[in-house]
Amino acid sequence: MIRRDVFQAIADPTRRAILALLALHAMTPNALAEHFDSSRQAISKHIKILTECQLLNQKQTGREIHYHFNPQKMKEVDVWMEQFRVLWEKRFNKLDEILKNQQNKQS
Amino acid sequence: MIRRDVFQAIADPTRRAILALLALHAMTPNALAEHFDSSRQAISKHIKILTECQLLNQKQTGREIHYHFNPQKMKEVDVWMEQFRVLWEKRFNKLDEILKNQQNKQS
DNA sequence: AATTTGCGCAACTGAATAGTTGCATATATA
DNA sequence: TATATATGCAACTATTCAGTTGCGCAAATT
Repeated sequence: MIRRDVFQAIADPTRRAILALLALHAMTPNALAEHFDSSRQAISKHIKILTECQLLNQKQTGREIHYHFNPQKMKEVDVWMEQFRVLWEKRFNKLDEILKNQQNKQS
Repeated sequence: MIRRDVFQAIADPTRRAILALLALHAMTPNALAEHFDSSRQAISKHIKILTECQLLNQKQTGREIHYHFNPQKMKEVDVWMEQFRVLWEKRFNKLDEILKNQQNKQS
């Protein structure tokens, strides 16, 4: 439990599923666990990891804790992706050109 | 060595650095290893993982193997992020509205 | 007041991971 | 042909990770 960054957090498929659920609306650990086969404690561990890297915020009401998704933190991944986005856009344009040239040949 | 998906691949900081370098131009394992403190074999292991999940393609010329970055595979991460993008855009718009309202009050 | 419910923490286990070292193979170079 | 270079593969190690089980505590319910 030393590495604690967003990329490490979203590497696990269960955690990605948790994030997708919480992006729709905040939930308690128990409510979340009902969506999965693993135990409540396993889900709670994932929640802990997601909270420690600030992908989740908690809001306590009584004995229930509602976990909220924090979009700003997820944006860090998006920012990192920026350097690659230009590449697949470039490739798409290249494909686009090829298709246009083929159309020109046919017509 | 069972899990082999893009999210798992980009979880490691060294592999992210490798991807960033190869996005600029293709390189051989030796050339890549010169950019890092770890051994050539360690880098080769990362390359293997990245290749197995198709983030890299290899092109052999003689005894050298040049590894190329595959943007299309990285796009999978971008597609997954799409479901969250709307959330931070929404938050930004909300902030935008607040700022506009404050301006209206001042004028 | 006694019990149930929601939750986190600690200890443990088996599997996966990143790294090292040593070795084998094929291509260049002397 | 002998040597140097580029690379991948296998074995081993220490660390990390996901999951389980058991426990304790505080808030709700009876």
